[in-house]
Amino acid sequence: MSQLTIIDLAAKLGLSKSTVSRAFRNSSDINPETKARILAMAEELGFSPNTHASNLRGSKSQTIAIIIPEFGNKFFSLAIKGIELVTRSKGYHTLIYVTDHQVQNEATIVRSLSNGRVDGVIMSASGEGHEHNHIKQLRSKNIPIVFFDRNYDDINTVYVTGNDEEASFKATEHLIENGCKRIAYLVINKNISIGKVRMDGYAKALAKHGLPFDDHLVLDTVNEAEENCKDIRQLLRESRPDGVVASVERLAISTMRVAREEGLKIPDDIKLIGFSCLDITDLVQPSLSVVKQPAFEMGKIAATYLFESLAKPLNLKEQETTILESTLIYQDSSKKS
Amino acid sequence: MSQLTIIDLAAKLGLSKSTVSRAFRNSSDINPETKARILAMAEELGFSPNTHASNLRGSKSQTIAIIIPEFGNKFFSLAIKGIELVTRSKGYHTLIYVTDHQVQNEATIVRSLSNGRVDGVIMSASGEGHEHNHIKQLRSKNIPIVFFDRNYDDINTVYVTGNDEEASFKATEHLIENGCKRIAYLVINKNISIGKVRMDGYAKALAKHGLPFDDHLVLDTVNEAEENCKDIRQLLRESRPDGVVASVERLAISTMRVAREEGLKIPDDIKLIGFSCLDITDLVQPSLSVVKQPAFEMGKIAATYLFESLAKPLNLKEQETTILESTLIYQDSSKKS
DNA sequence: CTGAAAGCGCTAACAA
DNA sequence: TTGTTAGCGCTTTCAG
Repeated sequence: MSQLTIIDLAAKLGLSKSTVSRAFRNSSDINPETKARILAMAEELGFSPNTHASNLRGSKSQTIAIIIPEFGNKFFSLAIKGIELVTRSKGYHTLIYVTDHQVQNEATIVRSLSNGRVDGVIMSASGEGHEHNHIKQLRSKNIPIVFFDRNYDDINTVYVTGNDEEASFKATEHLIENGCKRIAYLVINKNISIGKVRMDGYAKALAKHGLPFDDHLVLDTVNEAEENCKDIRQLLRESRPDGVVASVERLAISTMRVAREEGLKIPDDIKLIGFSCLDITDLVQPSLSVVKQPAFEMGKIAATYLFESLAKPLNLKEQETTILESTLIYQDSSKKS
Repeated sequence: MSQLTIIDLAAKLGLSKSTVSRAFRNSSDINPETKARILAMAEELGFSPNTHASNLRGSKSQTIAIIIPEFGNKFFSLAIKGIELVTRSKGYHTLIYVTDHQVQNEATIVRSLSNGRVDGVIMSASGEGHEHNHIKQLRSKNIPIVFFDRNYDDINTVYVTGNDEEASFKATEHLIENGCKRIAYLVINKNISIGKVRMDGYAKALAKHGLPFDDHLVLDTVNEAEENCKDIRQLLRESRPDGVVASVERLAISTMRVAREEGLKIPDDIKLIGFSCLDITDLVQPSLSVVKQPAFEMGKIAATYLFESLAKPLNLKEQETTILESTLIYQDSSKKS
């Protein structure tokens, strides 16, 4: 008796399967006593209605998907945590997918979702590119999508993100105010969403303070520690920046390591500030100045949007961006000596 | 035309739905040309077969679930990353659930999976207790379960974990060798799985070196930073340990913070070693000695086990424990002064 | 309030 | 190689 069905239950109770079915939908006309009897029996036998059958019948899945480029940093952990919290509180299920920053993977994943598997998608985009057919197809199936942190700017989306340009501007300005003249900007991909926006903030701060924007001080590197350390080392040696704005956590960490190896003292020889959601920036040496995004909040809000649009189909094709304030935490790594 | 079906496709192509269906199963007898024609049309229309219908028909879901107690530390992030990698490579989907360390939540979640939603489960147990009916019920449905890191020791399970007792023994011994006489053990719950095992290692090291096991030096605290800092502060003040073994990452971090606040120098006044998968222990001040579990590997191996048992139903009710070596990294926080 | 029956979209015998 | 057909387990009109 591996798989019970409502028919088995009905038989045991001398009822019809429709009555049993009703007991599991909160709704409908059913005698409370009958319902109680059914649920008691179900409990005893450890029965619950087959998901696929109800999903097929009702054409909904009670499931959403999260698609993210990577799993490596605290930001995404916190965002997922926020999303999962909301999803679970709604009685929904959460699928998780990692693209490893490959748009190709993203497309494959998205395509595997368009056949009823999920009711909605929350994602952080994995590339630039202009081949967003997979997104469009999802939409054509009326599956709502909410983006967070990284989006495709050639597509109108509901998008929840940080005030990245402003935060980046302030971070850069902070370095300038602390005496930096040659500030480097480190990024994984300066053409995508956040990489670009954060660079804009950086550039504007330079401009405001009459500092030149120097291409040699912009390092567009890869998302892999060993490789980006090599790039950073080269940057430090050849371009001799006296300040660094790291657009993602990993690059801030790598910069600390490389500076140490190169015998450069932070903040005396070079000052550092980076985007990061790490909660132990006060314990590193020197304590690290950061732009801290409200990652957990961001996840919760993105999920809340999605559920709103699931409840009463909004027009999720409209561009609608929600911007959350990041916190700037200035610590020793960027202090004037 | 929101939802296409194989019947629509069949009609457009002048074929029958079974032929179309065959085109989507890798198998079966079908003319390659016909297949190509079908797939081309499907591609064009963005069609793929309805998941619920095939799952219902085939009574399998191509989906597994991960259930973990929390999302807060690097260990679980890495483990999930490992699991997701394997799952995706198998073309499976990954559901993720967080229990917040509540067995009650775990039971609810597990129960929601027993109706076909998943083909298998990978979990890290959320409690002690002896009410594991939810686990038994899952088994009675022939859904294989693999545990990692934390299991229920009154239930026979396939279990992938670190060599925690040995690692904890070594970590404790290391503190002793560096001169500690009053070593505290910090734990979230000394009665569960890893909390217990790691304490055993601690106790054995004390015994081997003729140090007394003192209850006042064992701090059983909670999984919340503010609260456990309070407890640690009290411990440091009242019991005056000269060494600390932290059984989880969060407690090691909290200890660093509290020691700093209390004006205690690490390692001069108090030495510290903790279980942690953080990759920046070399950057904190002082650099933190850690027991580093192979979390990513653990996730991959747990997933691999699950897929093996999915492929050819093993007897997953047998106790079978796989133990992975942790790495002990001795840094400044535990150095002899 | 409960039962009968149709059918959600697909797969897999079996038949052609 | 392709088509026909009978369900997978459930929900939901529609009758009673």
